[in-house]
Amino acid sequence: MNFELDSYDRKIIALLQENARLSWSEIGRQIHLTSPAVAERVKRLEEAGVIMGFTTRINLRALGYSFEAMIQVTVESHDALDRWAAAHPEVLAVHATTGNHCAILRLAVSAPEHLQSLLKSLGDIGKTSTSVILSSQCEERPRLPADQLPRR
Amino acid sequence: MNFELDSYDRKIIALLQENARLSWSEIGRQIHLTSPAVAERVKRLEEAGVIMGFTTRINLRALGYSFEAMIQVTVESHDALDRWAAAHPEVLAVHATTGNHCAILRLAVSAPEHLQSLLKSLGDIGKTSTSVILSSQCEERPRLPADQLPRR
DNA sequence: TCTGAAATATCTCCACC
DNA sequence: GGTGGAGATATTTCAGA
Repeated sequence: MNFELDSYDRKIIALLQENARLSWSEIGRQIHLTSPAVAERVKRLEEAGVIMGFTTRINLRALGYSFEAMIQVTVESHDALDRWAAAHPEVLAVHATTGNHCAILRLAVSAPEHLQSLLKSLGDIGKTSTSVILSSQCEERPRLPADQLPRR
Repeated sequence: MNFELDSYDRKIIALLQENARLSWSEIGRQIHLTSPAVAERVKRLEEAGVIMGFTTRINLRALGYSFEAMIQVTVESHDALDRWAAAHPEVLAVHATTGNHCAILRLAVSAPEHLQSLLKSLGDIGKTSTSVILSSQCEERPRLPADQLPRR
């Protein structure tokens, strides 16, 4: 990633992380640029792969899920795990990792029985170790550039 | 969460998850509603807490981070952990969980030395067990309503 | 790369159903 | 809850610097 972000880019990114639906002209007003300038910068950031997309955060409970779980998995075949994950929309993320296990899955379930049936089917692929998520924080926090981290 | 989503709501949510910047009129064209109708539904979904916000997915590498790690933490004081997380923008998420550990942290680091210094400071609060994330999948996948999951 | 201006599209009310 | 229309905003495009 050899794309140098200037301070305008960083401000645009910060604003768009907070609200992806801000108009270019509103952003321009806040950072003192005209809307065509903002639009072109955003387009460049998208083309450079810095901005990967604009999404909507949805309340999983509103979709009928009641809680989330983290599952550490040890598998023989990563392909089998990938296929399992692709086939299950409950899977929110699959992280291949170093460590005793092979991967960490985060998934959303509608009920304990739902989790049980997922674990049963996942058990055919590998060994699992499950933690229920009680609460989550920081997920909505804007991502700072690494060179802008506060001094400690 | 006692909010019944009808099929229009679900289509709007699906479209907005893919691209949060679609215009109301473009959404209306695709689902056969007028733009004021779409705008009012989105407003209701936001007020009901179904739509929690519109965000931008940013490439962490473009911000100067080179990899992510998952850290299982066992702490005496959850408050101390929360303060630590709040003070460190590298923390992408804190999940309080059931299990042998107390919480699982996901964080972004710029270099191995960066991870090392974070672990050192986190070590003052509790015990840690760290896995480096090699690759991640499914994070960009749209969230389906639980009652719409494919039959298996 | 930005600005300014013109053409096009969208949003926001609001009356009505 | 929806539509359709009117006025205000926003986006897009492009010439010029």
